[in-house]
Amino acid sequence: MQRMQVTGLELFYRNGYYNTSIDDILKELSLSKGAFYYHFESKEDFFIQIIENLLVRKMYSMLIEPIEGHENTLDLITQCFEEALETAVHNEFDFGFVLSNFISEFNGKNETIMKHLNDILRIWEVNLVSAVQRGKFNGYIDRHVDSEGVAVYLMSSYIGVRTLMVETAPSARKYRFMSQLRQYFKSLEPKTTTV
Amino acid sequence: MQRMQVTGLELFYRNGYYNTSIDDILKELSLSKGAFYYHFESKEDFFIQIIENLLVRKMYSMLIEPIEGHENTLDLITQCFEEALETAVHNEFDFGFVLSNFISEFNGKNETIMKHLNDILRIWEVNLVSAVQRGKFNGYIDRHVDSEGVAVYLMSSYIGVRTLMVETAPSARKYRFMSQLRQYFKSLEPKTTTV
DNA sequence: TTTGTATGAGACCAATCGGTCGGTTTAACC
DNA sequence: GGTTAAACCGACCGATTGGTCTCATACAAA
Repeated sequence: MQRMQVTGLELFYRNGYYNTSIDDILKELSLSKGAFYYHFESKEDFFIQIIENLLVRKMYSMLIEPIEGHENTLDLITQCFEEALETAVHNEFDFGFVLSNFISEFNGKNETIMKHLNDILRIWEVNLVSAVQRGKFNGYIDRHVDSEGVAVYLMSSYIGVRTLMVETAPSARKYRFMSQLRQYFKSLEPKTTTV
Repeated sequence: MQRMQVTGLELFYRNGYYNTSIDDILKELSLSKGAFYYHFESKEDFFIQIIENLLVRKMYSMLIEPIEGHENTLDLITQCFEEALETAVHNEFDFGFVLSNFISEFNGKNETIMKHLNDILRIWEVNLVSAVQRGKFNGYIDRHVDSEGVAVYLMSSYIGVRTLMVETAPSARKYRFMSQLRQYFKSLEPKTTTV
Protein backbone atom coordinates (compact mmCIF):
# COMPACT_ATOMS: atom_id res chain seq x y z
CA MET A 1 0.00 0.00 0.00
CA GLN A 2 2.84 2.36 0.84
CA ARG A 3 4.61 1.08 -2.25
CA MET A 4 1.50 1.79 -4.31
CA GLN A 5 1.45 5.41 -3.13
CA VAL A 6 5.14 5.97 -3.76
CA THR A 7 4.94 4.49 -7.24
CA GLY A 8 1.70 6.35 -7.86
CA LEU A 9 3.24 9.70 -7.00
CA GLU A 10 6.23 8.94 -9.19
CA LEU A 11 4.11 8.19 -12.23
CA PHE A 12 1.56 10.93 -11.60
CA TYR A 13 4.44 13.38 -11.34
CA ARG A 14 6.13 12.09 -14.45
CA ASN A 15 3.10 11.65 -16.72
CA GLY A 16 0.38 13.65 -15.08
CA TYR A 17 -2.70 12.36 -13.30
CA TYR A 18 -5.05 11.96 -16.24
CA ASN A 19 -2.30 10.56 -18.40
CA THR A 20 -1.40 7.82 -15.95
CA SER A 21 -3.70 4.83 -15.87
CA ILE A 22 -4.20 2.63 -12.86
CA ASP A 23 -2.93 -0.20 -15.01
CA ASP A 24 0.33 1.67 -15.52
CA ILE A 25 0.90 1.82 -11.79
CA LEU A 26 -0.10 -1.79 -11.28
CA LYS A 27 2.11 -2.99 -14.09
CA GLU A 28 5.07 -1.24 -12.44
CA LEU A 29 4.34 -3.10 -9.22
CA SER A 30 3.20 -6.38 -10.78
CA LEU A 31 -0.11 -6.13 -9.02
CA SER A 32 -3.68 -6.56 -10.15
CA LYS A 33 -6.78 -4.40 -10.22
CA GLY A 34 -8.13 -6.40 -7.33
CA ALA A 35 -5.26 -5.34 -5.10
CA PHE A 36 -5.79 -1.71 -5.99
CA TYR A 37 -9.51 -1.53 -5.41
CA TYR A 38 -9.17 -3.47 -2.21
CA HIS A 39 -7.14 -0.62 -0.72
CA PHE A 40 -8.59 2.43 -2.46
CA GLU A 41 -12.07 3.54 -3.35
CA SER A 42 -11.17 5.16 -6.64
CA LYS A 43 -8.36 6.74 -8.56
CA GLU A 44 -9.27 10.12 -7.06
CA ASP A 45 -9.31 8.77 -3.53
CA PHE A 46 -5.93 7.19 -4.21
CA PHE A 47 -4.50 10.49 -5.37
CA ILE A 48 -5.84 12.45 -2.43
CA GLN A 49 -4.22 10.00 -0.03
CA ILE A 50 -0.96 10.46 -1.88
CA ILE A 51 -1.26 14.22 -1.44
CA GLU A 52 -2.00 13.93 2.26
CA ASN A 53 0.69 11.36 2.98
CA LEU A 54 3.56 12.08 0.64
CA LEU A 55 3.21 15.50 -0.94
CA VAL A 56 2.51 17.36 2.27
CA ARG A 57 5.46 15.69 3.96
CA LYS A 58 7.74 16.54 1.05
CA MET A 59 6.71 20.20 1.10
CA TYR A 60 7.35 20.45 4.82
CA SER A 61 10.78 18.88 4.68
CA MET A 62 11.97 20.80 1.64
CA LEU A 63 10.39 24.25 1.79
CA ILE A 64 8.83 24.85 5.19
CA GLU A 65 10.91 23.40 8.02
CA PRO A 66 14.21 24.75 6.66
CA ILE A 67 13.02 28.34 7.14
CA GLU A 68 11.59 27.92 10.61
CA GLY A 69 14.70 28.86 12.59
CA HIS A 70 15.41 32.13 14.33
CA GLU A 71 18.54 33.02 12.45
CA ASN A 72 18.63 35.58 9.61
CA THR A 73 15.42 34.89 7.70
CA LEU A 74 16.78 36.01 4.36
CA ASP A 75 19.77 33.69 4.75
CA LEU A 76 17.49 30.81 5.68
CA ILE A 77 15.27 31.31 2.67
CA THR A 78 18.26 31.76 0.39
CA GLN A 79 19.79 28.53 1.57
CA CYS A 80 16.48 26.70 1.46
CA PHE A 81 15.84 27.72 -2.16
CA GLU A 82 19.45 27.02 -3.04
CA GLU A 83 19.20 23.45 -1.80
CA ALA A 84 15.79 22.79 -3.27
CA LEU A 85 16.93 24.00 -6.68
CA GLU A 86 20.20 22.09 -6.43
CA THR A 87 18.23 18.92 -5.80
CA ALA A 88 16.23 19.59 -8.94
CA VAL A 89 19.36 20.23 -10.99
CA HIS A 90 20.84 16.90 -9.98
CA ASN A 91 17.63 15.01 -10.49
CA GLU A 92 17.89 13.26 -13.82
CA PHE A 93 14.13 12.87 -13.93
CA ASP A 94 13.05 16.34 -13.02
CA PHE A 95 9.68 17.42 -14.34
CA GLY A 96 9.23 20.66 -12.51
CA PHE A 97 7.69 21.59 -9.19
CA VAL A 98 5.34 18.82 -8.13
CA LEU A 99 2.79 21.09 -6.50
CA SER A 100 2.50 23.64 -9.28
CA ASN A 101 2.37 20.93 -11.94
CA PHE A 102 -0.64 19.40 -10.26
CA ILE A 103 -2.24 22.80 -9.79
CA SER A 104 -1.93 23.44 -13.50
CA GLU A 105 -3.40 20.07 -14.30
CA PHE A 106 -6.39 20.11 -11.98
CA ASN A 107 -7.25 23.78 -12.17
CA GLY A 108 -10.83 24.09 -13.33
CA LYS A 109 -11.21 20.35 -13.69
CA ASN A 110 -11.40 18.83 -10.23
CA GLU A 111 -12.46 21.10 -7.43
CA THR A 112 -11.97 18.52 -4.68
CA ILE A 113 -8.35 17.94 -5.51
CA MET A 114 -7.75 21.64 -6.08
CA LYS A 115 -8.90 22.30 -2.55
CA HIS A 116 -6.24 19.97 -1.19
CA LEU A 117 -3.54 21.52 -3.37
CA ASN A 118 -4.54 25.04 -2.38
CA ASP A 119 -4.37 24.01 1.25
CA ILE A 120 -0.71 23.12 0.81
CA LEU A 121 -0.09 26.39 -0.97
CA ARG A 122 -1.69 28.31 1.86
CA ILE A 123 0.40 26.51 4.46
CA TRP A 124 3.52 27.43 2.54
CA GLU A 125 2.39 31.04 2.26
CA VAL A 126 1.56 31.35 5.94
CA ASN A 127 4.95 29.99 6.90
CA LEU A 128 6.74 32.36 4.58
CA VAL A 129 4.79 35.32 5.93
CA SER A 130 5.63 34.50 9.52
CA ALA A 131 9.26 33.91 8.58
CA VAL A 132 9.41 37.40 7.11
CA GLN A 133 7.70 38.84 10.17
CA ARG A 134 10.24 37.08 12.35
CA GLY A 135 12.96 38.61 10.19
CA LYS A 136 11.48 42.07 10.73
CA PHE A 137 11.23 41.50 14.46
CA ASN A 138 14.83 40.32 14.64
CA GLY A 139 16.09 43.26 12.63
CA TYR A 140 17.12 41.40 9.51
CA ILE A 141 14.38 42.89 7.39
CA ASP A 142 13.21 46.49 7.14
CA ARG A 143 10.03 46.92 9.14
CA HIS A 144 8.26 48.78 6.34
CA VAL A 145 8.38 45.70 4.13
CA ASP A 146 5.07 44.06 3.25
CA SER A 147 5.35 40.50 4.56
CA GLU A 148 2.49 39.10 2.50
CA GLY A 149 3.91 40.75 -0.58
CA VAL A 150 7.32 39.18 -0.07
CA ALA A 151 5.72 35.78 0.47
CA VAL A 152 3.73 35.98 -2.75
CA TYR A 153 6.76 37.21 -4.65
CA LEU A 154 8.92 34.41 -3.30
CA MET A 155 6.40 31.71 -4.07
CA SER A 156 5.88 33.14 -7.54
CA SER A 157 9.52 33.24 -8.43
CA TYR A 158 10.19 29.79 -7.04
CA ILE A 159 7.27 28.21 -8.88
CA GLY A 160 8.31 29.95 -12.05
CA VAL A 161 11.98 29.11 -11.98
CA ARG A 162 11.17 25.47 -11.39
CA THR A 163 9.11 25.55 -14.57
CA LEU A 164 11.92 27.30 -16.42
CA MET A 165 14.49 24.81 -15.21
CA VAL A 166 12.66 22.06 -16.97
CA GLU A 167 14.79 20.88 -19.85
CA THR A 168 16.66 24.09 -20.68
CA ALA A 169 19.93 24.78 -18.86
CA PRO A 170 18.66 24.15 -15.34
CA SER A 171 21.99 24.82 -13.71
CA ALA A 172 22.57 28.15 -15.43
CA ARG A 173 19.04 29.27 -14.72
CA LYS A 174 19.33 28.28 -11.11
CA TYR A 175 22.50 30.32 -10.77
CA ARG A 176 21.00 33.40 -12.39
CA PHE A 177 17.86 33.08 -10.35
CA MET A 178 19.69 32.80 -7.06
CA SER A 179 21.86 35.78 -7.79
CA GLN A 180 18.82 37.95 -8.56
CA LEU A 181 17.08 36.64 -5.48
CA ARG A 182 20.00 37.91 -3.40
CA GLN A 183 19.75 41.24 -5.16
CA TYR A 184 16.08 41.44 -4.24
CA PHE A 185 16.76 40.42 -0.66
CA LYS A 186 19.35 43.16 -0.32
CA SER A 187 16.59 45.66 -1.06
CA LEU A 188 14.60 44.29 1.88
CA GLU A 189 17.32 44.86 4.47
CA PRO A 190 16.80 47.62 7.01
CA LYS A 191 17.71 51.06 5.72
CA THR A 192 20.84 52.02 7.61
CA THR A 193 20.06 55.66 6.90
CA THR A 194 17.39 55.51 9.58
CA VAL A 195 18.69 56.98 12.78
CA MET B 1 -10.30 25.93 -40.11
CA GLN B 2 -9.52 29.17 -38.27
CA ARG B 3 -12.55 28.52 -36.11
CA MET B 4 -11.26 25.03 -35.38
CA GLN B 5 -7.95 26.41 -34.15
CA VAL B 6 -9.52 29.08 -31.98
CA THR B 7 -11.91 26.62 -30.40
CA GLY B 8 -9.12 24.08 -30.10
CA LEU B 9 -6.87 26.48 -28.20
CA GLU B 10 -9.76 27.42 -25.94
CA LEU B 11 -10.48 23.83 -24.97
CA PHE B 12 -6.86 22.75 -24.78
CA TYR B 13 -6.21 25.69 -22.48
CA ARG B 14 -9.23 24.96 -20.34
CA ASN B 15 -8.97 21.18 -20.10
CA GLY B 16 -5.45 20.36 -21.16
CA TYR B 17 -4.33 18.70 -24.36
CA TYR B 18 -4.62 15.07 -23.33
CA ASN B 19 -7.86 15.70 -21.55
CA THR B 20 -9.54 17.27 -24.57
CA SER B 21 -10.76 14.88 -27.23
CA ILE B 22 -11.12 15.78 -30.85
CA ASP B 23 -14.79 14.94 -30.48
CA ASP B 24 -15.07 17.61 -27.78
CA ILE B 25 -13.81 20.25 -30.18
CA LEU B 26 -15.97 19.02 -33.03
CA LYS B 27 -19.06 18.91 -30.86
CA GLU B 28 -18.46 22.55 -29.92
CA LEU B 29 -18.31 23.44 -33.61
CA SER B 30 -20.99 21.02 -34.84
CA LEU B 31 -18.49 19.47 -37.21
CA SER B 32 -17.57 15.90 -37.96
CA LYS B 33 -14.43 13.84 -37.80
CA GLY B 34 -14.18 14.02 -41.54
CA ALA B 35 -13.90 17.78 -41.51
CA PHE B 36 -11.14 17.62 -38.93
CA TYR B 37 -8.97 15.04 -40.63
CA TYR B 38 -9.44 16.76 -43.95
CA HIS B 39 -7.61 19.81 -42.62
CA PHE B 40 -5.17 18.27 -40.13
CA GLU B 41 -2.95 15.24 -40.17
CA SER B 42 -3.37 14.37 -36.53
CA LYS B 43 -4.20 15.80 -33.15
CA GLU B 44 -0.55 16.65 -32.62
CA ASP B 45 -0.25 18.38 -35.99
CA PHE B 46 -3.38 20.34 -35.12
CA PHE B 47 -1.91 21.47 -31.84
CA ILE B 48 1.40 22.52 -33.34
CA GLN B 49 -0.40 24.67 -35.88
CA ILE B 50 -2.32 26.28 -33.05
CA ILE B 51 0.94 27.08 -31.31
CA GLU B 52 2.48 28.56 -34.43
CA ASN B 53 -0.57 30.56 -35.44
CA LEU B 54 -2.27 31.63 -32.24
CA LEU B 55 -0.01 31.16 -29.25
CA VAL B 56 3.04 32.85 -30.76
CA ARG B 57 0.92 35.80 -31.83
CA LYS B 58 -0.61 36.10 -28.38
CA MET B 59 2.80 36.06 -26.71
CA TYR B 60 4.07 38.77 -29.01
CA SER B 61 1.14 41.07 -28.52
CA MET B 62 0.95 40.66 -24.76
CA LEU B 63 4.49 40.21 -23.48
CA ILE B 64 7.00 41.07 -26.18
CA GLU B 65 5.92 44.03 -28.28
CA PRO B 66 4.88 46.14 -25.27
CA ILE B 67 8.48 46.20 -23.99
CA GLU B 68 10.16 46.99 -27.27
CA GLY B 69 10.17 50.79 -26.98
CA HIS B 70 13.07 53.03 -26.09
CA GLU B 71 11.55 54.63 -23.03
CA ASN B 72 12.46 53.56 -19.49
CA THR B 73 12.74 49.78 -19.71
CA LEU B 74 11.70 49.16 -16.13
CA ASP B 75 8.58 51.26 -16.63
CA LEU B 76 7.76 49.42 -19.83
CA ILE B 77 8.06 46.02 -18.19
CA THR B 78 6.11 47.17 -15.16
CA GLN B 79 3.27 48.40 -17.30
CA CYS B 80 3.39 45.33 -19.52
CA PHE B 81 3.12 42.94 -16.56
CA GLU B 82 0.49 45.14 -14.95
CA GLU B 83 -1.73 44.95 -18.01
CA ALA B 84 -1.17 41.25 -18.61
CA LEU B 85 -2.06 40.44 -15.02
CA GLU B 86 -5.04 42.77 -15.06
CA THR B 87 -6.37 40.93 -18.10
CA ALA B 88 -6.06 37.68 -16.19
CA VAL B 89 -7.84 39.10 -13.16
CA HIS B 90 -10.78 40.16 -15.26
CA ASN B 91 -10.93 36.93 -17.19
CA GLU B 92 -13.71 34.87 -15.69
CA PHE B 93 -12.25 31.74 -17.25
CA ASP B 94 -8.62 32.13 -16.32
CA PHE B 95 -6.67 28.92 -16.00
CA GLY B 96 -3.19 30.31 -15.63
CA PHE B 97 -0.45 31.19 -18.07
CA VAL B 98 -1.13 29.38 -21.32
CA LEU B 99 2.51 28.77 -22.16
CA SER B 100 3.61 27.46 -18.78
CA ASN B 101 0.54 25.28 -18.46
CA PHE B 102 1.40 23.55 -21.70
CA ILE B 103 5.05 23.24 -20.69
CA SER B 104 4.00 21.49 -17.51
CA GLU B 105 1.74 19.17 -19.43
CA PHE B 106 4.09 18.16 -22.22
CA ASN B 107 7.33 18.13 -20.28
CA GLY B 108 8.87 14.68 -20.63
CA LYS B 109 5.95 13.40 -22.67
CA ASN B 110 6.17 14.95 -26.10
CA GLU B 111 9.53 16.20 -27.24
CA THR B 112 8.28 17.63 -30.54
CA ILE B 113 5.76 19.89 -28.89
CA MET B 114 8.19 20.80 -26.12
CA LYS B 115 10.62 22.05 -28.74
CA HIS B 116 7.98 24.46 -30.06
CA LEU B 117 7.10 25.66 -26.58
CA ASN B 118 10.72 26.16 -25.63
CA ASP B 119 11.19 28.18 -28.80
CA ILE B 120 8.57 30.63 -27.62
CA LEU B 121 10.16 30.77 -24.20
CA ARG B 122 13.54 31.54 -25.75
CA ILE B 123 12.10 34.33 -27.89
CA TRP B 124 10.59 35.87 -24.79
CA GLU B 125 13.88 35.56 -22.93
CA VAL B 126 15.92 37.09 -25.74
CA ASN B 127 13.57 40.06 -25.94
CA LEU B 128 13.72 40.61 -22.19
CA VAL B 129 17.50 40.45 -22.21
CA SER B 130 17.82 43.01 -24.95
CA ALA B 131 15.25 45.22 -23.24
CA VAL B 132 17.39 45.20 -20.11
CA GLN B 133 20.50 45.91 -22.15
CA ARG B 134 18.71 48.82 -23.76
CA GLY B 135 17.83 50.03 -20.30
CA LYS B 136 21.46 49.90 -19.25
CA PHE B 137 22.54 51.73 -22.38
CA ASN B 138 19.95 54.43 -21.83
CA GLY B 139 20.90 54.87 -18.20
CA TYR B 140 17.74 53.51 -16.62
CA ILE B 141 19.46 50.41 -15.27
CA ASP B 142 22.74 50.07 -13.45
CA ARG B 143 25.39 48.82 -15.85
CA HIS B 144 26.64 46.17 -13.41
CA VAL B 145 23.30 44.38 -13.56
CA ASP B 146 23.28 40.92 -15.12
CA SER B 147 20.82 41.16 -18.01
CA GLU B 148 20.30 37.42 -18.41
CA GLY B 149 19.76 37.10 -14.69
CA VAL B 150 17.09 39.76 -14.69
CA ALA B 151 15.37 38.12 -17.63
CA VAL B 152 15.27 34.73 -15.93
CA TYR B 153 14.06 36.28 -12.71
CA LEU B 154 11.31 38.21 -14.48
CA MET B 155 10.10 35.21 -16.43
CA SER B 156 10.16 33.08 -13.30
CA SER B 157 8.16 35.47 -11.21
CA TYR B 158 5.62 36.09 -13.96
CA ILE B 159 5.08 32.41 -14.63
CA GLY B 160 4.76 31.76 -10.94
CA VAL B 161 2.36 34.53 -10.08
CA ARG B 162 0.10 33.48 -12.93
CA THR B 163 -0.05 30.04 -11.36
CA LEU B 164 -0.73 31.54 -7.95
CA MET B 165 -3.48 33.76 -9.30
CA VAL B 166 -5.44 30.74 -10.30
CA GLU B 167 -8.51 30.55 -8.10
CA THR B 168 -7.16 32.15 -4.93
CA ALA B 169 -7.50 35.93 -4.60
CA PRO B 170 -6.06 36.82 -7.99
CA SER B 171 -6.50 40.54 -7.54
CA ALA B 172 -4.79 40.71 -4.15
CA ARG B 173 -1.94 38.54 -5.34
CA LYS B 174 -1.49 40.66 -8.44
CA TYR B 175 -1.29 43.78 -6.30
CA ARG B 176 1.27 42.30 -3.92
CA PHE B 177 3.30 40.92 -6.76
CA MET B 178 3.44 44.21 -8.62
CA SER B 179 4.46 46.10 -5.55
CA GLN B 180 7.37 43.72 -4.88
CA LEU B 181 8.33 43.85 -8.53
CA ARG B 182 8.71 47.61 -8.20
CA GLN B 183 10.79 47.10 -5.09
CA TYR B 184 13.06 44.75 -7.04
CA PHE B 185 13.29 47.15 -9.97
CA LYS B 186 14.34 49.93 -7.65
CA SER B 187 17.38 47.86 -6.72
CA LEU B 188 18.35 47.70 -10.39
CA GLU B 189 18.45 51.45 -10.90
CA PRO B 190 21.85 53.09 -11.33
CA LYS B 191 23.63 53.75 -8.07
CA THR B 192 23.55 57.51 -7.66
CA THR B 193 26.54 57.22 -5.31
CA THR B 194 28.74 56.63 -8.34
CA VAL B 195 30.51 59.86 -9.25
C1' DT C 1 -9.69 -30.02 9.73
C1' DT C 2 -12.68 -26.41 9.39
C1' DT C 3 -13.84 -21.78 9.33
C1' DG C 4 -13.16 -16.79 8.85
C1' DT C 5 -10.84 -12.98 7.14
C1' DA C 6 -7.38 -10.31 4.86
C1' DT C 7 -5.34 -9.92 0.37
C1' DG C 8 -4.96 -10.40 -4.22
C1' DA C 9 -5.81 -12.25 -9.26
C1' DG C 10 -7.69 -11.30 -13.60
C1' DA C 11 -11.72 -11.73 -16.78
C1' DC C 12 -14.99 -8.57 -17.92
C1' DC C 13 -17.81 -4.20 -18.86
C1' DA C 14 -19.45 0.17 -20.94
C1' DA C 15 -17.47 4.34 -22.36
C1' DT C 16 -14.17 6.86 -24.74
C1' DC C 17 -10.01 7.57 -27.34
C1' DG C 18 -7.44 8.85 -31.95
C1' DG C 19 -7.82 7.65 -36.39
C1' DT C 20 -9.78 5.49 -41.03
C1' DC C 21 -12.68 5.25 -44.90
C1' DG C 22 -16.31 5.14 -48.36
C1' DG C 23 -19.61 8.10 -49.57
C1' DT C 24 -22.21 12.81 -49.99
C1' DT C 25 -22.71 17.76 -50.48
C1' DT C 26 -21.35 22.20 -52.43
C1' DA C 27 -19.87 25.35 -55.75
C1' DA C 28 -17.10 26.85 -59.55
C1' DC C 29 -16.03 26.23 -64.35
C1' DC C 30 -16.55 24.60 -69.17
C1' DG D 1 -26.05 19.85 -67.76
C1' DG D 2 -21.90 17.55 -66.90
C1' DT D 3 -17.26 17.41 -64.64
C1' DT D 4 -14.14 18.14 -61.01
C1' DA D 5 -12.28 18.96 -56.65
C1' DA D 6 -12.59 20.88 -52.17
C1' DA D 7 -15.17 20.30 -48.00
C1' DC D 8 -17.61 17.55 -45.07
C1' DC D 9 -20.37 13.48 -43.02
C1' DG D 10 -20.69 9.72 -39.79
C1' DA D 11 -20.31 4.70 -39.22
C1' DC D 12 -16.70 2.06 -37.88
C1' DC D 13 -12.14 0.15 -35.86
C1' DG D 14 -8.82 -1.49 -32.37
C1' DA D 15 -6.90 0.09 -28.19
C1' DT D 16 -7.41 1.86 -23.65
C1' DT D 17 -9.89 3.83 -19.78
C1' DG D 18 -11.83 3.52 -14.69
C1' DG D 19 -14.31 0.41 -12.34
C1' DT D 20 -16.83 -4.25 -10.98
C1' DC D 21 -17.17 -8.94 -10.11
C1' DT D 22 -16.20 -13.61 -9.11
C1' DC D 23 -12.94 -16.57 -7.60
C1' DA D 24 -8.31 -18.11 -5.60
C1' DT D 25 -4.90 -18.12 -1.99
C1' DA D 26 -2.83 -17.43 2.64
C1' DC D 27 -2.93 -17.96 7.32
C1' DA D 28 -4.52 -17.64 12.09
C1' DA D 29 -8.03 -19.14 15.46
C1' DA D 30 -11.30 -22.82 16.63
